[in-house]
Amino acid sequence: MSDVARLAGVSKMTVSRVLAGGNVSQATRERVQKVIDELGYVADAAAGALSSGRSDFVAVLVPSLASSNFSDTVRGLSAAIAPYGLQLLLGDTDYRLEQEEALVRSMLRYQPRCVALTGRHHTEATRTLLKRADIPVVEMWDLPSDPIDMSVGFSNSKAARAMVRYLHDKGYRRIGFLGGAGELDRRGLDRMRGYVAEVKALGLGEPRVIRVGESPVTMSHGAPALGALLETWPDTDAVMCVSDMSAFGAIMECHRRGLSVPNDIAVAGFGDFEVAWCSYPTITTISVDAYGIGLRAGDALLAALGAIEQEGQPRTRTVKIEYTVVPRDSA
Amino acid sequence: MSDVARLAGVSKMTVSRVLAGGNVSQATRERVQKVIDELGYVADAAAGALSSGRSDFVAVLVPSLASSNFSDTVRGLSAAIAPYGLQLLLGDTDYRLEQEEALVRSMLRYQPRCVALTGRHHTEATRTLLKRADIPVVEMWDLPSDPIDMSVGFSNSKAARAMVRYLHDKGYRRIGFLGGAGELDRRGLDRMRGYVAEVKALGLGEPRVIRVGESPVTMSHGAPALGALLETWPDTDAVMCVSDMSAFGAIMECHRRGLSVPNDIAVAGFGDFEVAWCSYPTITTISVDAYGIGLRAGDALLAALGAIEQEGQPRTRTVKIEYTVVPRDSA
DNA sequence: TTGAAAGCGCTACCAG
DNA sequence: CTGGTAGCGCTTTCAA
Repeated sequence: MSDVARLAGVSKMTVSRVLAGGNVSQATRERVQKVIDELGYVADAAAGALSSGRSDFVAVLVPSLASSNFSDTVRGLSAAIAPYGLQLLLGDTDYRLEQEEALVRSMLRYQPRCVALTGRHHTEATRTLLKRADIPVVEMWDLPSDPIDMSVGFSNSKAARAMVRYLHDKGYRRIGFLGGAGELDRRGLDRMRGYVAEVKALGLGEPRVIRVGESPVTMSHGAPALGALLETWPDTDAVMCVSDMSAFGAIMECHRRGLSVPNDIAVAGFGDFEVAWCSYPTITTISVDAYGIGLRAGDALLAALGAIEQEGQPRTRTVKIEYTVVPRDSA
Repeated sequence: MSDVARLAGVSKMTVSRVLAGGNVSQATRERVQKVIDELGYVADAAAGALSSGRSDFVAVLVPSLASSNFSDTVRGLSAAIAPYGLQLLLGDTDYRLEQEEALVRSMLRYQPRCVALTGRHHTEATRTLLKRADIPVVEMWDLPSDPIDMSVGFSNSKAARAMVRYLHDKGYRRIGFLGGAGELDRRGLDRMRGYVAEVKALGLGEPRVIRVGESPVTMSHGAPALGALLETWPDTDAVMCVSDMSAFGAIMECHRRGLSVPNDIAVAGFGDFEVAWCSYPTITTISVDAYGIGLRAGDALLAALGAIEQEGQPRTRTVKIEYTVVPRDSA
């Protein structure tokens, strides 16, 4: 920056102002910009952050980048913050809370302006770290009863119950559930609990739960899970799956077995992924606006940052995201 | 850090050494660590980077985070660098070179230690910026004839030719290609060119190319593309698709039309995504080790960083990644 | 093994 | 509208 200042015949401060878009006369601005371009000068963001006391980072933690769900949420978040010149600091927790804690710890070293993380379950240390950081925090994809700060999401358990009711309304009475075996996918567990609760509430007999494969469950788990379900409860007339991925795997297994969907057995998914409307038959599912969750989370964070600057503004604490049962051909 | 030093009765330097794992007596180390834990002190990485002159960042640019291809590559890269305490600075270019340029510009402000980006096509400004930054750079998923620095990938065009030969060997003679309409997915275009070249080389008549949907092509484009293909060339006996996603969409459309795959028409994909072995029928495809590309790219970057430290080491410039035709049921 | 001083490259603040 | 000064929180370097 000294070099630029010297060559342009101005002070470092003026160069800094040109870069930040401050009050500089048109003539000076052009002269400085010309030197910057010629030199290919790139300002050091670390020095800027240190000096100004605030970084451009927004820390974002998702369980997996591979899931279209979460990558859509990241895109939404990114779209919300991009106009403000903020940088995403993205971390993939691989569905593990200890990994989340490690990432939070490491990201906090960069003094992010705010943090977005997924779910309502975190280690105690994570909560402490975030509260002590004293920056806006938003939990996504869930509605925590005891939020760290803000939250943008929905009740996965209630959404699953809505699907059971839908199947019940369609006349199905022997409804099974396919989910993952592990404890990692908390939202998947919530969906399973919702299924169990609603099956009991409707008096549909003992819950028929099959848990195959380490969470999160993917396409490949759908086939063996369906097999296990039909072996244990051969008279099952409908099956809801923890996600569209496993629903798809189950449907392909039905093709293989010559079972007609939904005539021989109905199949429902969760998430409204692309596969749900591209597969044959199209998959009945719960639609959740993953991109919208990211967008709203970004808005909440930006509002909180703005509110902090203007002191004592009222802050949105919770944004409920709508979900809907999308009837298609599979159930 | 001053607070920690004062409370522990040592100098700031000693605290810094404890954090960095330097030479500190066991007793002192424990005392300092205790104060750090009590205070919940988190060192400022920006200040550290400024002072030491080097950051912990590895800048990574992919066309899309939603594609399992690229998220696997990111996971591989992440796995390679994690043991060295480096931080991923991740950017999604949305397949647009101008977006890539903007992200490179913005990430370079954080003085990353090295950069990984996707493909061999970049704006001139991107190339200049990266060369001027004078840090290790690796281009992934392609084999540039004029690399910026290093590269880890394969020839998408040759891979596509291999698939045409496979279909030819299986006896198919009227082979079509389904790809995207735009110019954005450069690797998709390379595959299409490879298809055209091999069809001509084998004397299979005029290429049968259908381009539907803005690139990158997804599941939903497969169905209309197959429709267009059969309308234009009704006697087509095999179709290869730019990716497994569109192959899947095409196969589902075959189900809808009552066409048997591969008896009425064979379908091949590209990428060996999960859907390729979970769908019915399973999809013949080209398998590429996406995770391995990330891993090898990370290794190359680390080696380059090491080589820089030890001066004049020979550096790996190009890593060729293997691909194989995986015969399954669809072709 | 520990400490003191200098300074990384930038921006806040105040003067002009 | 522009410039000078101070200092952000750490690490490097050298000395003890």
